[in-house]
Amino acid sequence: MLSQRRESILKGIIGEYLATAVPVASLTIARIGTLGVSPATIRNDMALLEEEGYITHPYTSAGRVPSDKGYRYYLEWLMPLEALSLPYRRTILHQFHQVEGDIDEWAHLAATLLANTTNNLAIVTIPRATQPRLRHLEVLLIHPDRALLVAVLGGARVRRQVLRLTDPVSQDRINAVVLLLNDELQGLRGPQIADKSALLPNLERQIAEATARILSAEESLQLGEPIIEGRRYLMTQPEFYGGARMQELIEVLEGENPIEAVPLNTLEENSITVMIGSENSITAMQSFSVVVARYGKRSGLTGGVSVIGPTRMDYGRTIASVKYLAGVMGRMVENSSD
Amino acid sequence: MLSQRRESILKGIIGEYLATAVPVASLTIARIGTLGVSPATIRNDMALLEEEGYITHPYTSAGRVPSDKGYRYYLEWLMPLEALSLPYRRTILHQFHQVEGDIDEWAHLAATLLANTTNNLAIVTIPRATQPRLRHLEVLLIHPDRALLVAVLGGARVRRQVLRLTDPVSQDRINAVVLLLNDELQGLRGPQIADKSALLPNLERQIAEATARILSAEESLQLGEPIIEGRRYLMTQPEFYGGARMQELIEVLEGENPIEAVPLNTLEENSITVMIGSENSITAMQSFSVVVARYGKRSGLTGGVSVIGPTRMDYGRTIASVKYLAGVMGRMVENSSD
DNA sequence: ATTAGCACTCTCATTGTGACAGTGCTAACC
DNA sequence: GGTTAGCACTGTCACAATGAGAGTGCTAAT
Repeated sequence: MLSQRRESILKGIIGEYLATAVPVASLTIARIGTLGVSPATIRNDMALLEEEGYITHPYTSAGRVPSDKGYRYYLEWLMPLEALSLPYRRTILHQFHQVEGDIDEWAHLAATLLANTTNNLAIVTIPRATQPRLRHLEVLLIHPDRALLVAVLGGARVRRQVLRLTDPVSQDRINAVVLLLNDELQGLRGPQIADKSALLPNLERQIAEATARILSAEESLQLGEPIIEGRRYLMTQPEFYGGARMQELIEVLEGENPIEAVPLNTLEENSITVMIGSENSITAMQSFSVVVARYGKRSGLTGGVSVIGPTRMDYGRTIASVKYLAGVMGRMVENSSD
Repeated sequence: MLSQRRESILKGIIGEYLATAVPVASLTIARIGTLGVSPATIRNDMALLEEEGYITHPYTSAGRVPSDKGYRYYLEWLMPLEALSLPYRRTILHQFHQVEGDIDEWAHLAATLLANTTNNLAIVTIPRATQPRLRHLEVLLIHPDRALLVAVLGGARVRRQVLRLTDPVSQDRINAVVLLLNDELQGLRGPQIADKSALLPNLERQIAEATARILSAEESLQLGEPIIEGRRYLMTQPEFYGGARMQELIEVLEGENPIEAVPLNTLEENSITVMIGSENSITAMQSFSVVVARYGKRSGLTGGVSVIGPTRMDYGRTIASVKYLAGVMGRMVENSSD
């Protein structure tokens, strides 16, 4: 627990540093005027704050810079709660209702809005049911031995796949088979479909097996393909500008599983989590902070909304934005789920 | 037309510069040994090449660097034709056949492969029929007044949209309506469906109108959402590493219409085009080169395969890769089109 | 036309310098 | 005891000077 004045000093340092990105001097804090003490006194307190790890200075005679621990303290105790302005929330909602699309498009919109309001990189993942069920099956012949299989799953998700048939068939035959299969398989999950398919005749089996594969693939993904927006903001951050830390992060974001940059799995739904710098578990993220929220019901459809930026980010605004957009996404999903 | 020797010198400079990224000196060229003349002679020729604009040097006493014009000459006259090795082509084909997916997945695969073999950024666009037709329509009720509309278009494309109905209906009623609509609308294009819809009763009209909108939206997009892979390679290029040129490009690639970085519209199908540095029309690309090919038939499904890198790129390998993958994509599309 | 020779030019890394910013400490003060 | 003025101290930063090195451009000889 810090004394009243030291808290003010820490708050001042962080406020100033967020605004200017320049180490802040004791004189600067004194000039803010709310403390009524001299720079020397502030220096004494700064020395103490530094001893306890809330701030550092890059070299002997530079101003002070908040440490990860300092940001954490600020977040926990000092930061004023912030909310997006009503008109701005209205604009956002309006845009969501404009888009007559599906979950994918909403997620794109959310990511874009988030990136632009926070001036940082935003990642939104599309919700997936942990146990997707088949809602409807459709098969269209492309060539005599090649068919397009369209599977509609719970939660307005549509998956398609080109299927190679061992023997040529007609569309009529397909239609008959699919009609039956729909009766048989509707509402089932991947493994159940796989079980049933073993007993079916050749053509039916091929279709059912492919369907089962689609469902299993869906299930094995805990989270959908993440949508990343606002890479440019990350690149223009003066403190990274082409540095090695950024390279590392880009590599993760471009890699197999970009979402691992964000600790989504550990989250409760409807709560918001902030990881500051070294608090992040993966090394590529140690110089960045992430603000993340999970939306949707854990049992059903669940996805994540997150922002990645430098530790020197406007946490208030970012948290407000992430929270709000996670809420919006949650409601959108709720309304369209089955 | 350059003399034999000057061509050799230009070729030597480019070869050396591609390999090392360092301005190349007359001595270096002499040491290659194929010319049998002294560095002084080479210097004379270099002065001439420079006068004609094929090379420059950054300052008085640095080696020579190829100019855009120099690269162009190299490309046109000097570059040995290259093809991907047979085993490598086999690996690629194998991977395509492994992916039992649809066009989107092939495009992703193509972009990833291209980025990784050329060590540069790759953009692949998904083919779109300029005049898409409706193949099949499916409507599933989510809520009593909200339905998921799934439209299957020509070329294995599936589009979906959540549709708000003015009045609640049952799935049975929907099924009956959709059965009829499928008969009515199959094989038609957007405007034709729009025409028909005007005459239909309420529920039918809503569905048909939404379908027409989907088709029109599809048509208005000349090219699909581009798939971009390998951003990291661009960032690690030593000559740009956080520079302003790169920023500009990233901004274009992140913007509304990233594909405008690539001059796709002007291309013939099955031809390959290279734009070197200043030959590019948009300013953000002036320091980069792009190699691009169009695949598919212009009348039907058409998309693009392209690579963006520094002007100092391995044109031989890049062209070979782009050409090959455009060919593969073309065949994949052909096989799955209707 | 080619070449050896050499002066010349420009870069780059290193060092030095002074201005400057801001601290840390000490001693005085309330 | 907490606060403050004063001042030495420490580090950065921008700039200039220096010398080594690389490679050219020119000239005169072959």
